[in-house]
Amino acid sequence: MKKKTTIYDIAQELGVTVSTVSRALSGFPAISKATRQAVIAAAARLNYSPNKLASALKSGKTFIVGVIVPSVEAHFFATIIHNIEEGLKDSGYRIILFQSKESLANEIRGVKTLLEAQVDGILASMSLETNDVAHFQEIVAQNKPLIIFDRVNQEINVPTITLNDFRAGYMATEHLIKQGYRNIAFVTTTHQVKIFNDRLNGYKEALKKHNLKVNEHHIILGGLSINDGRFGAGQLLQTLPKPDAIIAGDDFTALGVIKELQEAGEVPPKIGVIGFANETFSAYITPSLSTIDQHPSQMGAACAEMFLKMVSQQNPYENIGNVVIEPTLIPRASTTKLQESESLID
Amino acid sequence: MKKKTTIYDIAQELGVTVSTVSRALSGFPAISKATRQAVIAAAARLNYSPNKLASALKSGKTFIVGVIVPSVEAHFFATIIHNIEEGLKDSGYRIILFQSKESLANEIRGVKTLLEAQVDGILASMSLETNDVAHFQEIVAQNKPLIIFDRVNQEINVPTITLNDFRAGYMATEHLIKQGYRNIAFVTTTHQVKIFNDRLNGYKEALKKHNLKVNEHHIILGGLSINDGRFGAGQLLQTLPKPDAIIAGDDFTALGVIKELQEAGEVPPKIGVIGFANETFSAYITPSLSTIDQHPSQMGAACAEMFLKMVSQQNPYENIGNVVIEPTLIPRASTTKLQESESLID
DNA sequence: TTGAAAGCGCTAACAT
DNA sequence: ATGTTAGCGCTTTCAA
Repeated sequence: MKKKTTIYDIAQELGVTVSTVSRALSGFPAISKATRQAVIAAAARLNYSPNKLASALKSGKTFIVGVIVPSVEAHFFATIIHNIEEGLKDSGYRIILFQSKESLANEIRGVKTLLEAQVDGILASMSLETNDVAHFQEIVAQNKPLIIFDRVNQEINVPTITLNDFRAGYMATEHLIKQGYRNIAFVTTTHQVKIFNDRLNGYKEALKKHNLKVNEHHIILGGLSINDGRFGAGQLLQTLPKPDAIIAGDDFTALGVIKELQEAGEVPPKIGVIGFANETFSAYITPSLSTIDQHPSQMGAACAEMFLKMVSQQNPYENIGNVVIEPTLIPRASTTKLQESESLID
Repeated sequence: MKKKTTIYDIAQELGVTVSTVSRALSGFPAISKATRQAVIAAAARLNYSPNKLASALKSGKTFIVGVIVPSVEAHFFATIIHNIEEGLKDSGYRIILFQSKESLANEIRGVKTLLEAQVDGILASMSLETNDVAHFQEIVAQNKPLIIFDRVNQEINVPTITLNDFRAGYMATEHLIKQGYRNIAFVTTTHQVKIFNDRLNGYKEALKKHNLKVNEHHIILGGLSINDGRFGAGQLLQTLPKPDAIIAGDDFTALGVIKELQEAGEVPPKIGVIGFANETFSAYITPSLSTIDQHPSQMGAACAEMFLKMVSQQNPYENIGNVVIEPTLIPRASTTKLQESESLID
């Protein structure tokens, strides 16, 4: 029970050599049917389990791909991960997950650990702290596929899969304007990750397009969390002119915003609130939360597909473009002001 | 750039042998300070990154532990995982995550994959489908540490870390009774995992203790999800006598219950609702959700500690007991009926 | 303190 | 269709 069965044990059992066993087990064609079956039977009998480490050491392929995300807890990332797994499993690839917890140091440690584990490639979404990409360049230097999704950075020249975040910001803002809101604030994050800037730019553009002024006091730059939402909303309630709608950087932040507004007696949709990411709970809270769907399942599937394309080429980075996914608006009760606004206009 | 640096390259560079390099790098004591520093400098210069695969193949230790959970998305499991990571990282262990997605087939595949990857041990929480534990026995047969946490099964004889789920069920029920609720229903899952039975037994025991009858029609056995909650609450609203409080198997299910009640005009705490697990959103929905805290951080820390104890022994299963963690009640608005109930009594 | 050498379990030329 | 053999990169005895 202590010693594990190896292909040597099977070979000995059957009076053949290890190469025969290896071939039989790996589906090599030029093997007699009888031998193959005997090997498979013996393997089962001896309770053989292959040592992928040895196989990987020899072949140089582990069939493991590393995935680095800020946190697995967000529905958005959980869905992406699930779809990456689905997209890769038929090709025999497995995933090993690493959470950066929004810390650059963790992210660096993650890349190092994954490379030492000899993964065949890495799919990553950056932490909010990431302002330097040297650790990612190491993956490229080893000529292994690296794909950055969602949270990308302009400085790194690898294939990316992103949402059209400018459009997402524009869409959220325009939706609020169409609902009759005029003083629209934005609670988002200060960090350097491109997507947050893009959304902010989309927001500004939509305001301009509709002849509304951008008020810098209505842009709160902090973190993204329930507490950051509470804090941001608290600040905005003291700002003049008081906003009549708030865009939150994600649904968790939006949840905090709503809570703060409720405690202040400004229950949405009196002040409109919209988030990003369509978390599991968003449809079920009260009021139900309007949000921008970022289509994480599409994003995960695109990651898997691109990875498979890259490993199939001898130069992974040849002829690989970027993928941009279009966001969708999900309007719900937290921004449904139309009736009221119309009656006001009457 | 194509070929990776190995300890052979470093050895050649310095005119020493690979054994010296290996010793210098691994902190072997009997090495001259000068040699060690030269090796470390050369390693840095040549951009050396160790191949853990080779090291693991030789030493038989990968320093990777496999963690199998139903889903990473629940705050409960995410917190456990985080605390396992924290508890193990100083000892050099890394985690590889596997999600069963509540499917037995996935769980079996997970164990197989992890064992083939030669993990040093496995920490697992069972899927709702798991009614057979043969796949777990294989880990024990290899004399590798296996720890089952939270979702355990009576048939398997390995160390466990669990919540006192009987107490949790009892506590939730007694809280509702004390708030003045008398017809308390339970929306939970039909599956064979022990903890759900324990909670149900705690519920029944609390009812008996307070001279309330157990009404089998008030026990809805389905799945655990927002939709299962909606469905369960819908059924209960048509049951006579109509329940005045509902215990939900987890906070997601409770969210569905609340939504259904709201649409039926029975907004909690008019009908009281309590969940399990204290999800991130639970404090922030309206009404805020009463719940049972299962102390996942304690549970994760206990997992890590137990694993380290097991690997430190030549027989991992010697002198290892079980850990039981006590739940805590978190009362919130969804069950705060006291004032109303008192005024009724007046 | 350092070197020489065997081998972890498997794969893949190269033979036959 | 099967056998022989040389490693993959590292650790670790044994020897010096």
